[in-house]
Amino acid sequence: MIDLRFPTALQIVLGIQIAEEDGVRCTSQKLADSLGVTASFVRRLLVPLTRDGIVESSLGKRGGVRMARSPKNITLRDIYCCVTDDKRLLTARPDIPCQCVASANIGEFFEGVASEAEALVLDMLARRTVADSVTEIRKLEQMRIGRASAVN
Amino acid sequence: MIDLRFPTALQIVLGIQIAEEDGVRCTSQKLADSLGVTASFVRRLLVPLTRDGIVESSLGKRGGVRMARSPKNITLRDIYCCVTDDKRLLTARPDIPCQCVASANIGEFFEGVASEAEALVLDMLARRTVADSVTEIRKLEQMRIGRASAVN
DNA sequence: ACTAAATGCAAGTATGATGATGGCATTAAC
DNA sequence: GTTAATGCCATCATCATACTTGCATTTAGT
Repeated sequence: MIDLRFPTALQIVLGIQIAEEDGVRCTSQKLADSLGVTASFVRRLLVPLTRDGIVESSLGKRGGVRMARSPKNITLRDIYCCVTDDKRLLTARPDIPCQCVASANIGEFFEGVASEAEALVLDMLARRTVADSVTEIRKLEQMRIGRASAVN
Repeated sequence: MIDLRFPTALQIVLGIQIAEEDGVRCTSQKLADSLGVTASFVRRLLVPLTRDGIVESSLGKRGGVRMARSPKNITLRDIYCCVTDDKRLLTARPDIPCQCVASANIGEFFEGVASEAEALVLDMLARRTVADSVTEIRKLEQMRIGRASAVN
């Protein structure tokens, strides 16, 4: 099964930030609707995001979810690492019997390759902030509106 | 569940190349032993590798598996793409209801991020050939032997 | 011919992380 | 007190991956 935690968390954070900019109160129910899932599911992903100081929430009526710090200071790497725990992008086979030159050293070799791959992706994600991402989303929205009105 | 096809196929190919260099006949059973699985499982991964002209095999007694072309002309990217089909490294959520600015454009936005990540990893894998990898494995083997004898 | 040793392949089982829901106690505004 | 929100736990669902069993086929050697 493919891991959807990162894209889901990303949409949640971007949704919160956009709501904030638009002066709209954001709840887990609204986020859930925009994802097509239940509010409970959203709250589950909100747990690590809150723990890492990315978002924060208030209880009770008129409660909801807000950004916990500036979107300029949150990168996609922060979000990725926050919700995927220690899951590696590439994983070596566990429990390889050390019987030959290949099997005895493949683990160490593969670890090097996997680390390099992961570092490349994480660095790329670290170069994109939530603020940048929202800007890009809004740009895409403008183009979408442009395309839609061109049809008429 | 984590995808082990790439590390498994990698060990298979490196094992075949090492056997070839050492002048030893290689069979799916030997590869299976070095992986701790059945020969049938190895053969299953051999199917795409054969299809892509990376390895080739001969039937019957004294049959076995060989490299189909020079290890200098096979990159880790070739192996990765061969065995992982069209699986993406990062995947967007499917079926997002387009209800707001975020949900309507997140798909396109995420696709850009995912493509960039995948391109980075594939380019890195393309820079490593099977020949290079075997050299590195043998270097690790020397270090391993060095460490082992230093203990005595 | 016969046997041994190999591949090719189809069918099926297992598993476990991920995906997702429901329910309920708690909190806070009005 | 009612309403509307979060926090969190227990649970179910599913599905891609992991792997085995089993057997037909092919080929080499005697």
